[in-house]
Amino acid sequence: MKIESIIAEMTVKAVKALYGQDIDACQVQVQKTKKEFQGHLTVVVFPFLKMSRKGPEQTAQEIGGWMQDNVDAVSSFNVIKGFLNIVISDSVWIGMLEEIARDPEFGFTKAGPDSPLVMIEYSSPNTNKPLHLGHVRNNLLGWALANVMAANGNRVVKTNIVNDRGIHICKSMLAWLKWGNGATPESTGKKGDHLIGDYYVEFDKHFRAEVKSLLPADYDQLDEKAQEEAKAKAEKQSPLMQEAHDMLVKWEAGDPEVRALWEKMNSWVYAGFDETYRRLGVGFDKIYYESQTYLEGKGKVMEGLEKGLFFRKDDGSVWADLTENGLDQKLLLRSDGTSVYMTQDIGTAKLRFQDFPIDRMIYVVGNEQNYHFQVLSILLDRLGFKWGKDLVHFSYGMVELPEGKMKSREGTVVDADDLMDEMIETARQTSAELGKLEGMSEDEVDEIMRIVGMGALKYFILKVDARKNMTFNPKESIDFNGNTGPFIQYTYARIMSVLRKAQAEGLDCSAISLDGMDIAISEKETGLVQLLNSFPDIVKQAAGDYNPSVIANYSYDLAKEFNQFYHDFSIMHEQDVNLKKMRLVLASCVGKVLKLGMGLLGIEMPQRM
RNA sequence: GGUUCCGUAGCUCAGCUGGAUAGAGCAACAGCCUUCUAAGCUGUGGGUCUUGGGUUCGAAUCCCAACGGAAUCACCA
Repeated sequence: MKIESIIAEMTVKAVKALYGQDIDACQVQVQKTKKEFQGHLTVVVFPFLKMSRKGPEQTAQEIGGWMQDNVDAVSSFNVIKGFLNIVISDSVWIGMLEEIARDPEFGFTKAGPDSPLVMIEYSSPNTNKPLHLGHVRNNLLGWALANVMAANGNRVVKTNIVNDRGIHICKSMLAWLKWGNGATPESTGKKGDHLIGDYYVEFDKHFRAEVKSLLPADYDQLDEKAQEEAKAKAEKQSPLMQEAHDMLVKWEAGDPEVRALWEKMNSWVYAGFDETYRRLGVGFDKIYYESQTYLEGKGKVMEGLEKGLFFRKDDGSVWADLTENGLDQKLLLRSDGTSVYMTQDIGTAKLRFQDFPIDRMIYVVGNEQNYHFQVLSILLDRLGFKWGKDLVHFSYGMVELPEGKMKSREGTVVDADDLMDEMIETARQTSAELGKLEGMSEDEVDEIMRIVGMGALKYFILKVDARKNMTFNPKESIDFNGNTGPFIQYTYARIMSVLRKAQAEGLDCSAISLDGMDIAISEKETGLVQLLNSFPDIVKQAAGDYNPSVIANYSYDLAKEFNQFYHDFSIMHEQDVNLKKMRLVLASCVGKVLKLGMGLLGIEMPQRM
């Protein structure tokens, strides 16, 4: 039983014994004692004043006194205003540490065959350009969230819906045909996704020039509204755009030539994406392609139409009326019968439900689509998907530059591959300056730099609350000191170093038992055990709030706390053998929990750095 | 205009299921390596928690309003 619960229940008994009143344990507030006060746990006594009919100070004294006399775990107490600070006895902490040490997956709940099946959709790229920093945030969040759900006893299926068809793909294809001269990833030495991205940019360049040439001569004299109209007209007239549209029509008709080109170019992109995913350390259990799902939604919509859930307008278009939900009407099928974004998501949902008996669906998609998912939830619910109503839109904020949004036209988009290269390179430079690379083989250096560079990047992104927009300044490299991934990795590496030293002395940490050990331990040490002991709650909170950042912040707190301990106390030079053993176990538990926590975030830990 | 989200130190962020004197990191300054890795540790300065009301023993936290910022409200995806 948890120590907080014990104190809460004992408070109930104390109130009963002292004041003859019945209260419930959940009414008792037990919280961690603030740093500046003495004690481990604090009971807030304000709610009991009506029962004691005494002042807060006296009430706290009485409850504290009762506890000290009647509860073994309580060794002493002090009172400040209405706060009863309780000191828990050393033996409780030793016992707790022993328990933590024995559980290799401390804080995690295993999933069984009957556990809820949670599907998480994340990443979901377009196949016309390489991944950028926004995708990086999506991928890291999706991966971390999947780990967190799995650590809380859910069966998890990670999925990706690839947007592999549409006008944007045709633009790249067309530009490649016109100006590519048969370039391939092999002939250019370029990653396939970057190569295709270049032709997308190329299309845009030519297209804009064409539009400019089609604008009326007096364009600059027009007012804003007229300018917009003129521009829209020019864009419509553009032969390039018409060619792209023709290509899309051919694609939908299954034209063999267009399809062959499409498949060839997409395969280049996938090879590039796979490389990026591999370096990011993310993966999927099942990938869906929009080209295979986009027609599925139609059937579902027609089914809904027959059941009277939707309605048809005179022009033949199909709509959902959401006014009773406080929203507008929403288009589901165009008047020409083709599907829209929403229709496709319905189709994808249908396929997924055929493939898996999903209990809960989580979509990791940017907050610009909050409205879309609000509508999707209502529609899926109406269509009879049992998880539709409670679907989770894990809505995350944009990554912005100091000047504002990233814009591909202005070339300010931060490319995922470039960013990873830079991070690893910075890690290498930093390590070289600090003289950390001596005596390591080249392979070892490469591996550690990869772990540290990626750790810095991942932590930088995952430590902030996903809901919030975040700022990334490309001019300042991501830090390696302070509240960072490398700080935590460094703490871990130091712990590993100590454990290696112990091993060399014949002290195997996993073989040490603390049972029945009677030693006095410091506040710093009990504080660490207490912090370790809260890890399971943090893991639960991360899942309950869909918020991986609490894991990051906890890991930082734990590492910081350990570094202070490491600085103030010696482990290997401790003369008292029992104390030395206890500290070794403590260090190894901190290392374990740091590794587990960072592992949830997809951050690896180096044995040395 | 409707809806949703955000506003905490110069900067980047914690804290928000109501509790004690609002915390970290970066940046600045001052210290600590014959002792387990100094990517570390210690200290100094830095705040009308956007503003104004309300709820109560108690509000950065909950409610209302205003101000400021973001997203969205397409027969685009």
